[in-house]
Amino acid sequence: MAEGRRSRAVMDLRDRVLSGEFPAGARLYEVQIAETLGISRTPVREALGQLEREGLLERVPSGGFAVRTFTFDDVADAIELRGVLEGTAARLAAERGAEPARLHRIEQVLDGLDRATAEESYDFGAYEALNAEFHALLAGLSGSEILRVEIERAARLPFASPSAFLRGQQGVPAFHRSLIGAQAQHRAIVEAIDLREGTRAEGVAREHARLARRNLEYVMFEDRSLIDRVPGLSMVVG
Amino acid sequence: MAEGRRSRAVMDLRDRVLSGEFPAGARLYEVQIAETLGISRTPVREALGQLEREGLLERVPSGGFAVRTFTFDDVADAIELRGVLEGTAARLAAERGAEPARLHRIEQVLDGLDRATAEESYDFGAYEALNAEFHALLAGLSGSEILRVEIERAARLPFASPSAFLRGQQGVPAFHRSLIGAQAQHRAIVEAIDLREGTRAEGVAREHARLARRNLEYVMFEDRSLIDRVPGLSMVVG
DNA sequence: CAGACCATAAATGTATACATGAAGCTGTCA
DNA sequence: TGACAGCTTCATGTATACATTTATGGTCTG
Repeated sequence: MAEGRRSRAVMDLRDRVLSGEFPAGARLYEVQIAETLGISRTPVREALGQLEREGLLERVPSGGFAVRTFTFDDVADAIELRGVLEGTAARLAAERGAEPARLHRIEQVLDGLDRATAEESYDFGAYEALNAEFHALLAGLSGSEILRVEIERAARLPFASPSAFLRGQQGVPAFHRSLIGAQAQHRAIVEAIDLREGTRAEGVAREHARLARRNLEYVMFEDRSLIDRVPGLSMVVG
Repeated sequence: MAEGRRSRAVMDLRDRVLSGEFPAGARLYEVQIAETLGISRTPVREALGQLEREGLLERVPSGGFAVRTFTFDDVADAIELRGVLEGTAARLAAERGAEPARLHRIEQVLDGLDRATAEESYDFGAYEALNAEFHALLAGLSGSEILRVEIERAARLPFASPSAFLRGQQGVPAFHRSLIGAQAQHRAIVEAIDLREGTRAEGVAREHARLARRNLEYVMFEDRSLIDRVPGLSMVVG
């Protein structure tokens, strides 16, 4: 039994909250959850605290936990925040210099992304995985563990993560074209870091996050049927 | 019945960790703490989890919690991070426009800071309180709750907070002069926001945080006797 | 009929008992 | 003497029992 009941409760509850099984603002009852999972209240309580830390739940003043609710503006700000943090990672990597090994790895990922987006061999699944890896590598490129963890934190709000809207947009016509643009930004960020152009790296990384905001607007205002495909958007009211 | 045993345990443990009573890296034993506080392990456990969220403790892989350790670079990066976030708050306030009531309040605080730093009526205690209020107001000036909370989080690492090094430097000769410079930056930030000069506001706010970095360097490398006066510096190794 | 108060039920907060697993020690054997 | 096995100890993980608080619903009163 590798992981303990606590971790399993965390994973289970996280999935259920993100899937929308618990509506936004709904209170979570320890006893009910404990019975469902067949464990005692103690690890459930710990799991609820963990999910609060992740930003998915909030403490109710009178006691207990409830599913957190977000407005459209909250989501937009969370995306902006990620852009600012990734921009800082890019700038610091440029200013301080990134380790060659790390730069080499992220350039390999760039090549992989090129192949995944090429017309003749378009592979959405590969793109999704490589995109996540690119952003993870970028977060650590400056060597600052403090910053890396903070970016990870900011991207843990599911709708703020770099991969949040990929799945939702998979079928949209203009989507493949937007991937080409995104990939151009990826390359520009790494090139700027390589050339020690900190301001450029920061600016492009910020702008890159704006793609997510545009996708958010599309999903929320143009084609709401896609909402269910973006994890965590069930927590957005309005 | 004020706050429940959990909150009291949090406050007590936070103080003791920051005071250096538990050395960096030291493990915290639930039973021992519970006995000291005269409560059971359950609220102690919750308190430890809370302090992990605040970044003061970390989970030990084999189980339990230990006092987190930071390097000098970690502290410098945490300060840089706060500067980036406060810079973003200033920029967004400028770009989006700040509520007049909020702007008015922060300008009143600016006037108070002027009085507190004036030669004839220098009042360190007042400066400390007003400085904290200035930074709290700045964090909320853009109206983004997401950002405000994130700044609060970043400033919860005690050595990264805007007031961290004030007390430590209280007796240093050049200190009063540096306060004058800091106050000039405060005014420049608010002026830039008022004039909707987002880039300027962001830049000055970032530079403002660099004062903390300079103070950190002074305390760590010039006069280490001051270390004990800055809360949380006991967690820094080296 | 509105409002306040009490009773009751249910959920969380806290304490304690039990289970599990990790770390250290001791004794023995190579 | 060194190393390893097994045991012992102790700390945490988990379960359960108890206490306290909160929400609710119904009734009584003005």
